[in-house]
Amino acid sequence: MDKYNYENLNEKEKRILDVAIKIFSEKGFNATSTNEIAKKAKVAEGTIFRYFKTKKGILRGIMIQLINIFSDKLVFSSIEKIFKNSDDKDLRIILKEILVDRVNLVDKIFPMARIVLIESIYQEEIREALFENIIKKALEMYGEFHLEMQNKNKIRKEIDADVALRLIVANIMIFIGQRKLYKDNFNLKDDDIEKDIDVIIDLIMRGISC
Amino acid sequence: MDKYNYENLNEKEKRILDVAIKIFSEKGFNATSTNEIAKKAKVAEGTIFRYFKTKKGILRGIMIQLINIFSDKLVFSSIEKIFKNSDDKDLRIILKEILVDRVNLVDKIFPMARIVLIESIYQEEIREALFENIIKKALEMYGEFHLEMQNKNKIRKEIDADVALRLIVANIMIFIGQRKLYKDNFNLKDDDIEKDIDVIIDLIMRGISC
DNA sequence: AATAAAAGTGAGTACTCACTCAAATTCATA
DNA sequence: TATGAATTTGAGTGAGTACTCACTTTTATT
Repeated sequence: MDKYNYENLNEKEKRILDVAIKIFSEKGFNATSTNEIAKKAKVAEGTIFRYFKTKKGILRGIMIQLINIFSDKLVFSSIEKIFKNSDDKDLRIILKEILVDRVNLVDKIFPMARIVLIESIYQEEIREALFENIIKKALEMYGEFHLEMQNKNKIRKEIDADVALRLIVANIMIFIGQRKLYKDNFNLKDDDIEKDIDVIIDLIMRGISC
Repeated sequence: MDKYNYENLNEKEKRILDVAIKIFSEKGFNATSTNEIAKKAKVAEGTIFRYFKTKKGILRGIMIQLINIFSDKLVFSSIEKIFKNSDDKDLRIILKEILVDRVNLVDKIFPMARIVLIESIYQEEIREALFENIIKKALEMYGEFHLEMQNKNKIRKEIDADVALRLIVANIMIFIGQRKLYKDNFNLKDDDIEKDIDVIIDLIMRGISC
């Protein structure tokens, strides 16, 4: 498994992946040619197929990176830390920490996430991997926290964990999507983000808290 | 403008559009060949290019149909009716009517909406059309209702219309997306829909109502 | 029935695509 | 430094692409 870690990839493999992530997310998987990836990554087209047997193999490589990010240090552990230290914090503050953390993160991994989300619509293999390795884990992890919060009478007993998580995820996703795609139309400014997050938290909180 | 109405299209044009909607939504725009569309629609490939000058023209045709649906009778007018008759109804009931209406509708137009949403990510032209003709109109229409409801002290004064609409749309979208893509994983049954909608309404209501 | 216009066809065109492979280059080891 | 192995290269390949156009068929008009 370790060899799938970004750090353990060699120079050219990294470059191919990075360039592929950029172009796939900008133009879409099918609209991107391996020739373009090769040129932008400054490798021969053959080199791509040495490392990733097929074009779909590049997509698989991106998926693996995304799963690694979500599995490892960056995501779940930071959230776990927030959860674990949450004994006496207000639920509102915990949520804010997670959201700020999550927004920064998703913003960083937005290109990868976009590719995987869209291709998961068309490709069973990607959809399956997304569900098994990211959604399922998120549900398990959040489930624990949810239960804990319910026992502390901070979240309503009648709200299911998956419903609550869906509410949170939906809000984060549309929030980010709106900022990425319709920044100009809604004339959103970057320094409104904090305020915007507060509004989202407020809506979520009213929805799920006691 | 009338000639863009689905009813006014001729037999073959309809068939091409219908088939294109089906295949585009299943495999994606770029993964679909005009040859396949021609075969499934039982027309010659040349016929496609007679009606839609380019492949992108087919996409444009789909966009126009979607805009028509959203502009005309089916969508806004049904919602308008709900709004107009809403004088003494509970906000909760109004929302439910809209959501049931909306879910049925989105379910019906899901393939078109999926194509347009995804291509709007990559193509400025589609994104612009989506914003100008659907999002903007939805905002205007909802804005009126929102204000009315605020004046009747049914929606909190500090909630902006676009934030509320975003909350509603996000919830509908993830709700439908989940059912379409992860039906089996979450073992969701069709007869749970009503109950599920009630939960969503409850969350939204707690978020925005006084 | 004759004629013209409109609609429809599908083989052909120029081009792009993912992928291959023989040869060139780089690297490791003695 | 010589030798063999591993890596990298990019021209080449065949399948497939969006789109065209000379032609045929259908429809409307007289």
